[in-house]
Amino acid sequence: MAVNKKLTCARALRHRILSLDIPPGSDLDEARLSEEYGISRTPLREVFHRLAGDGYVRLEENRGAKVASMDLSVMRTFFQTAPLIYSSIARQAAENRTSAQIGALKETQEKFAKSARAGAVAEAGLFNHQFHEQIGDMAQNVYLLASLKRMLVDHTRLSQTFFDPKSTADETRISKAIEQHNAMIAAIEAGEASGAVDLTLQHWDLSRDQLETYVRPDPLPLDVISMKDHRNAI
Amino acid sequence: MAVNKKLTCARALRHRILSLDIPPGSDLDEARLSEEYGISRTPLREVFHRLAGDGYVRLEENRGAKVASMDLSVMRTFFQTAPLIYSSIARQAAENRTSAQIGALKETQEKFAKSARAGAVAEAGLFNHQFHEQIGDMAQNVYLLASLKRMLVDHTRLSQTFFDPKSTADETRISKAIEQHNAMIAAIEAGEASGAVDLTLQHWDLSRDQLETYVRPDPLPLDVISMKDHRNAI
DNA sequence: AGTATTCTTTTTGTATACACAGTGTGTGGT
DNA sequence: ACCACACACTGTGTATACAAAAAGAATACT
Repeated sequence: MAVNKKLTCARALRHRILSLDIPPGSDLDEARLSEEYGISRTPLREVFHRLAGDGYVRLEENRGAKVASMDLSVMRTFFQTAPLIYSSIARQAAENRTSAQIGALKETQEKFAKSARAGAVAEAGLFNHQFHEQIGDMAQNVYLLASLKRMLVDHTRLSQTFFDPKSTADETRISKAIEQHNAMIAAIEAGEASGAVDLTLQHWDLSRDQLETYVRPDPLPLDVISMKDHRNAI
Repeated sequence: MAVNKKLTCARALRHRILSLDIPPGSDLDEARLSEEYGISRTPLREVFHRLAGDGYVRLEENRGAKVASMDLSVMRTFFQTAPLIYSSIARQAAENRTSAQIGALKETQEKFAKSARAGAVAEAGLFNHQFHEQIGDMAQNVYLLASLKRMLVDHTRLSQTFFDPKSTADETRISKAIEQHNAMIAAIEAGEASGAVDLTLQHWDLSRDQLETYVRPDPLPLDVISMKDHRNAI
């Protein structure tokens, strides 16, 4: 197929950024990437601008494109804002969805569940991203969609560890996430706005708990540390 | 000064779009504009992409950039979403503002009040836009800011008639808007989040009422129409 | 030795030429 | 007269060459 190489490149970069293959803050070399994706620098730069518009990268004058960083203040804002945007989107999705969109959403959910159960971390993350972006499209709200897309970029990157089952607790959480997705589909399909909102908030709580335990893990056993040097224990 | 012509061009286009000098839906000719602003097509196209990211224009494959249209479904969404975004922004602005930002905001308000009272419609609209964008910056919330900026683009375009005093009622409304701005500044400066939210909602109500009377004006006198042809009266 | 300055290298920004797609018009056929 | 096809035209998309700016390296100077 006479594929649009620019779109291919844009999608590839989005995936690499979302899966942390290109880590936050690293800068994107025009020359290297243009060669890698077989396009010239001019269209590649347009891709950068597009990605910048969606919050994937940041453009700096005379020093190219850098992958959007995730500093502490932004994370704070993220946790503050997520429930508001996610629930607003869910409500409007339930009100405005079309049956075609529901069908597409179910397909994505299939793929997500499969990847997540198989432990394909990066893939599951991307399908999860797609799932929530599709709900965003259903809401038919260009204003909120702009916020949502930006949130999802950061959310997906933050929760890269989410779908990596290291314990039975993790496995339970993954199953729960899959169930919640299914329940959300049902609520949206039925047009039950308040139900969709409730489920979305539950889904958010699950994700937030997981992120919190990741950011603030169980402390090391104190006795081990005190054996060496008590003053460094804290 | 060795000005950045690209930024000049971007700002000029933004202003022309906001003031309806370039009406919604019209397409932007690369060749003409590149000549007009003395830059080559390549950087101009980057400007287009930037503007597209902010919701000013829409890019279509193989047919260039068009000024974002304002169809009925988007307007509906606009009225639904505005209070949510505006009040959320106001709250966070009151919580996170810096004194430097307050200073800048007061300056903008000065200019706005002056233009509005002088009946400089387009100019007042732009300063009003800048005023609300500055409040958006204060909120320090990249996610909501994306929504806000898009809303303001449409809001400014919708309310082009707002600052055009045709009656004493219009003049009263303009004075009221100026007062509300001042009250908002005070609330934000004092860090009174709930006060800022209340004032913002009042400000929104004022604007919404104005937009409504513009969209749905007083009907023509029935007797005049009935004199000619009653069947065309409705 | 350390620092400042200049030259070199690398990378980004801009202009331009060319290729391609979309649109409209004209001509030939029926 | 009407339709279809082809050709020309207009405007967008891409590649490449060149210019400018930033980063890095080397040298001279204190």
